[in-house]
Amino acid sequence: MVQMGSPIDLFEANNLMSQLVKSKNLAQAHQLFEIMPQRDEVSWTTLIGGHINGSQPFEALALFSRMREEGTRIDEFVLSLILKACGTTNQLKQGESLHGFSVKTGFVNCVFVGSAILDMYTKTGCISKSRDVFHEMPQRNVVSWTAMMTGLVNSGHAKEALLYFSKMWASKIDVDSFTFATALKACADIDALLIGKEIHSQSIKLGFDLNSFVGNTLTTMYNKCGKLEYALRLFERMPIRDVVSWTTKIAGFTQKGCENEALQAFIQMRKVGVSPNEFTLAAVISAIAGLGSVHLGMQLHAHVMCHGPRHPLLTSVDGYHDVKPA
DNA sequence: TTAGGGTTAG
Repeated sequence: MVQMGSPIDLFEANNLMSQLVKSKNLAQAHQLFEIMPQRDEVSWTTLIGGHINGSQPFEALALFSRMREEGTRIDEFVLSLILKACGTTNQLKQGESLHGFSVKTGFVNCVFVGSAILDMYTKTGCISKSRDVFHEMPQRNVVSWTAMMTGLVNSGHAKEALLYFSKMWASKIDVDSFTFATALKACADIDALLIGKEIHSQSIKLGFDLNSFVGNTLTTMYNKCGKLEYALRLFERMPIRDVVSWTTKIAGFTQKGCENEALQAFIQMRKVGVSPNEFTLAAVISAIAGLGSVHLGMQLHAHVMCHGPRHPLLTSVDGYHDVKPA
């Protein structure tokens, strides 16, 4: 359309850009954005959202300052997105300033913006501010509740998170797989086996136990509560076993001192074609350390050097590249 | 045509 010089309607161009973002064609979406004869807040929001979902929060923040320089209207859509970017990049100052803007403009009362503000505070380590925002929200939904619970769990307040879960349950809010995964992580953190079992049976009733996030957190919970056999049974029944499921199984064995079983699970995982990540390798290295086998350790070391993953945890160790495994 | 929350290691 551009090459042929046909005039592009703003709505059409936004629509096209949205399709490009959805099909992960971020570069083309950006190109289109730059040559659009006119842009509105939807154009900016679409591109900013594409960068955030494509793990480029700093680019999203840069676009947002351009958006402000051009005097484009800031609405609740772009506010939610930028608050999220502030959280993931730990920009508390900008997050606070956007919170102030939301109060002044009244967008703070929008449940999307309110949830995004409380999430921004939990990610920047201000849990008490999250609590304040949560309690001042005129309306809350499953996302607000879950974001609050997640913040509490991640700041070491698992017990309080479970309190919120029971309040949420009592207020008849529709819980979902996100809520269950968070509540189960809270149980795992404080060895709350009985509550965990209760939440497990509720998740079965609602069908969320088949969700891989819930299933993986359930096995972690049983492992941490010392119920390795439950975790193993659950693993067998999982419809999809991803890298997290396998890593949880390997770590479960390692933590119980069953290093050989851990290594067998790792071999099995490789056989069925699941690629390990840095978490898996850390768990396997721990198993090998437990066995005290220099030979196996060197084998794994070589494997990591040849196949990666090239993660800071594995590559930033001093002298790492000087070590020559057999 | 645009927006929010979740899992695994040490």
